[in-house]
Amino acid sequence: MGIQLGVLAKQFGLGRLINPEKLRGKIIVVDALVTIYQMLATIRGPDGYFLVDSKGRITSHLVGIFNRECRLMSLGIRSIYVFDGPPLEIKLRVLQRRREEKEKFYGQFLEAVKKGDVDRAIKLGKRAMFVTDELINQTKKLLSLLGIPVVQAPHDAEAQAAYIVKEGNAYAITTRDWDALVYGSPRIIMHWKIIHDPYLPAKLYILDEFLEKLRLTREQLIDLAILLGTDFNPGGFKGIGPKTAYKLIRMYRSLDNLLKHGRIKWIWDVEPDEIRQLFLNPPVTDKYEIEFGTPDEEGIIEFLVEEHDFSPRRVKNRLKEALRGLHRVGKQADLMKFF
DNA sequence: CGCAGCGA
DNA sequence: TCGCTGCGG
Repeated sequence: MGIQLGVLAKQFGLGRLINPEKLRGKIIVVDALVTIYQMLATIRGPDGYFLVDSKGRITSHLVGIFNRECRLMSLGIRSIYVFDGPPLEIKLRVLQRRREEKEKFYGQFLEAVKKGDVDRAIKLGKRAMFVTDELINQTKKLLSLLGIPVVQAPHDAEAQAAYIVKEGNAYAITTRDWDALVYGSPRIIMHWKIIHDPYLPAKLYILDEFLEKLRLTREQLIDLAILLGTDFNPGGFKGIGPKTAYKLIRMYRSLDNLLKHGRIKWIWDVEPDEIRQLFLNPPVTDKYEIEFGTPDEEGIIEFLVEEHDFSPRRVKNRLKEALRGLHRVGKQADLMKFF
């Protein structure tokens, strides 16, 4: 999570502004867990806690995903959600540390809510851990009612998502970090806000363009990422930021050469080549089905309105717009023609 | 996050 | 019609 390629992308003038209208008829892939986190981090009630239904069950993620997906459908854009599988052993240590940190923040977050310190609650809640099986299952249920395909990744969702784009089954990944590009997704879209905001425009980055402008091979991009630090070698190398890392890869051609010449020292248990392989050929599956459906209006009202206390007026309005957008763009066969 | 309701 | 703010559950 969070390979720091932003500085270089900016330096080389990469990324083109993209208007959401331009994505009409296209399919985008998202990392489901990241999306749930993002919604929980930003959608809060007046006390800084999440939105909840009358039984106290969290609904922020449902509100966020429902609004977003209805809006996307109204624009004629379809999504695929990819869920993480069990983490690779090599990633366990980072995840464990991240988990402990997030649990600490979660405790502090609940405390702040109780004390009525709203600002602090909102801040802490962005860093806390709260994705439970219940939240995941609720999300899957909503997605299936909306006719949005769900893909189960064998391990890393981002890697599976990149594979889906590579195979031509989607146009791009929408993401907040650069990992998908290193995983070989031909296109990624960043800073994605559906509402047109001239200050925060969506940017499309094309892998081939990235490699061409930086004059790197895919392998060298991966080596560059490893220099900057990945989930498999967190932190990267002390004193080596984006600019230095790039210079070093251009000069030495590969991570191996850098190590051979003693320019840097490898401090992790795992071998560099193992990490390289995980980005080059990550464990993914082609046993996934992408079938888009039409939102099940009755089922959604039952789920959101009756079970989770959504306003029927809002839900119906959203759905009407979504259905109108889908009608305009047609069925799946038509969607694929837009590539 | 995305929307609705409001005032300029 | 636009930009801002606060609400949604």
